[in-house]
Amino acid sequence: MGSMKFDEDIVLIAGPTASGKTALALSIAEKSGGVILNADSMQVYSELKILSARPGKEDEARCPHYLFGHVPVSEPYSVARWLDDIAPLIDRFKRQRRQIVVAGGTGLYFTALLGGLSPMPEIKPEIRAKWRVRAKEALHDELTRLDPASAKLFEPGDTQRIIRALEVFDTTGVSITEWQKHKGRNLLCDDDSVKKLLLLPPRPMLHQRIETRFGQMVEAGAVEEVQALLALGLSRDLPALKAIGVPQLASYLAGELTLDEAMKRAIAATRQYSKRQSTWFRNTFDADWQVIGD
RNA sequence: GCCCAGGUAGCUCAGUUGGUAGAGCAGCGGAUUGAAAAUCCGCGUGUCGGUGGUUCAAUUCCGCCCCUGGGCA
Repeated sequence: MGSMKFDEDIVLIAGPTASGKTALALSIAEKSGGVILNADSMQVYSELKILSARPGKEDEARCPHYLFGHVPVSEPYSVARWLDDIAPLIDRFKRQRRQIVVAGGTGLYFTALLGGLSPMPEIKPEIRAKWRVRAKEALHDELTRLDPASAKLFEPGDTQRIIRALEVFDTTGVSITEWQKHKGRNLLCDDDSVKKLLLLPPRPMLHQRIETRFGQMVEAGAVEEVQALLALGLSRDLPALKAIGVPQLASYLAGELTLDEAMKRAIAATRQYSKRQSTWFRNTFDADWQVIGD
């Protein structure tokens, strides 16, 4: 797998964490003189280098990388912003006839790339804040009152989706379910040649790699990375502060856990994450994706 | 060698006044439309350490044995 060559204009590489996407992307892009575009929601954050397993300097020297570490952790990033960021890049490199390799573990980003994200108006910060302040238990009832159609789709405990539905209805007066009926634009055109690769190594192998890798992250300075992150004094609700490893190592730094226990928990959280990723890929990706089992 | 406390799910433990047992964590399955490494939903059979006895019935009571801590020698 270390030396694969693909002639397609665009190669998509998806897979759970620690499945070998970075190495594969590098080998493909390097051979063709192409570029790598990041499709990972945490590798976009500049201060999250070790814990997000971002490609290093040596990797970046081998071929151009985009959308890595280009966002400060103080900003809440999102799929929509990622789409806005990647669209012009895809445009540009298509025109330059360079091979584009999109690699990452965020299933939703690939779904969005392929047209799965319905366009919706932006929500004003005041309205976002307004619903986030409310008592969580009351939100589902409130949504049932305002927008019963969408309320039926969400579990009462799923406050994140309920808040999103509330803000959309609040700013547009239209149910989010209506907005979702209009599909987004697929950034890959019919005349592009596209290769879709899905890396799915056996679970035990993945678990082994996850454990080993987290140990390496700590050796490489993950604790210091979290320390620096915390020193910024940002809200723990920001997406970057919720990256796997951050809360656990923060507990260690706060003296609430031993380093060993913190590492165990971070490793378990990574395993759980990789399972969620696999579930997404298995059940929402279509047959165009070529599965590589390792 | 003697005394005490334990041995129950992968782990930590609860419990059964005798009617074959349940929590947390882990694990597994699923959902997923601007926080997605997020958020949420579902799934609990395991020689109750072994063996003999009492009993209609033992994981529970009794005997012996094994193992793990701690104490005394």
